[in-house]
Amino acid sequence: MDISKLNVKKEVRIVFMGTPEFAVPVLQGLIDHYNVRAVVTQPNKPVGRDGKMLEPPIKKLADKNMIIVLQPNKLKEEWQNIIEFHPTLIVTCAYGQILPRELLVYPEYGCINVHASLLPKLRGGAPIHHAIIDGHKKTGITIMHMNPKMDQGDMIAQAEIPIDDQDTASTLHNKLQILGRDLLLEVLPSILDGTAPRIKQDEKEATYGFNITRADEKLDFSKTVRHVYNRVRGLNSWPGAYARLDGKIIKVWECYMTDETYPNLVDGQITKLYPDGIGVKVSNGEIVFTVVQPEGKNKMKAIDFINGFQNKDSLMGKVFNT
RNA sequence: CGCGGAGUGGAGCAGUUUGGUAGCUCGUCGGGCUCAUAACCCGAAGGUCGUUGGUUCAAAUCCAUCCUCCGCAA
Repeated sequence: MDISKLNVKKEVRIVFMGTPEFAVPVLQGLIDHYNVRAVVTQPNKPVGRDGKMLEPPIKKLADKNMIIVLQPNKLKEEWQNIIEFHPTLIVTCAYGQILPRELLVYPEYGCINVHASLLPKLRGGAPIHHAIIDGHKKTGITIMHMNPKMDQGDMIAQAEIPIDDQDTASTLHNKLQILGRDLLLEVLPSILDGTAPRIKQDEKEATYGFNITRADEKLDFSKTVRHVYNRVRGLNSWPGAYARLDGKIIKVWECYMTDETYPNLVDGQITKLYPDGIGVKVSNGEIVFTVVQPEGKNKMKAIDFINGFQNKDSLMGKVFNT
């Protein structure tokens, strides 16, 4: 820690806005090095079957550090409460609401966002999932100025990481949240002293990765093995990809590809039972499910799923569909 | 009171409708066969059937209660 940073800590009043687990290391990094005056996060929401009210992870971290937390239902109507903290910098990371113009123009150093993709690729709410589902070989973090349009502001800095073939949305998420924290802390000094660049996004290159819908979770066995494989790992460990067997939902949590081909079988048909899983015919090959979850049940190894059948041969010939 | 599924040896399940000796596929341990194996053969250990109460000569099974887990919907 050098003296210049200590000076910075005195003069910057940061309001942080974020909600999910992804934003936690980012906020922690800010707390460690800067003066975070207030934290804004989404209201507690009823979750699950019991409708329990759950606090966003960011609220827990803020509480632990005794930082004031605001949870406006509609930022559009309650932005004044944030102005009262007189932020000189607003940092957002996966907050979940659009910032009204009044907030965007208020802070002296602006409103900057930590986004989990290499913009202009994968704008939107689920860039990590889509990076894997779409088969990208790399992704990263973009630190950017915010404007009224989602993820379209001028860029300040980027850091990229390769997407490993074994990566899941979960492992990639964990890598990116650390990368996001580190890149933010790295570029903040330049933002505060005015030397940070403003790079326009190339609209022609823009792609989107919107929030995952139910339709995104379906496995399509008429696509390629690579497509199916990417979808399974791109939706692990949340919310999970699924297919149906005998009309019942089976989530597929883990799988691998083989070199086998079965030109005479129907897409989605069970090819054979492996010692570690269930082989399924896909348009141009075969996928072996190794970890599955039938509806109403817990996640289990595919081999356990098979063992539950009194007559394993009855599985042969069955077809996974959607 | 949103809809639904489920709690049975270490794992996944059957058995519950029609109460009457705890079963299947695996795993584990021991032994055998084999150059060898995720193969095969023989044997063994391991379960107060989620909780509490009720009905009954008798409850995994019927009734009530509570707890826990999960899929869907929001």
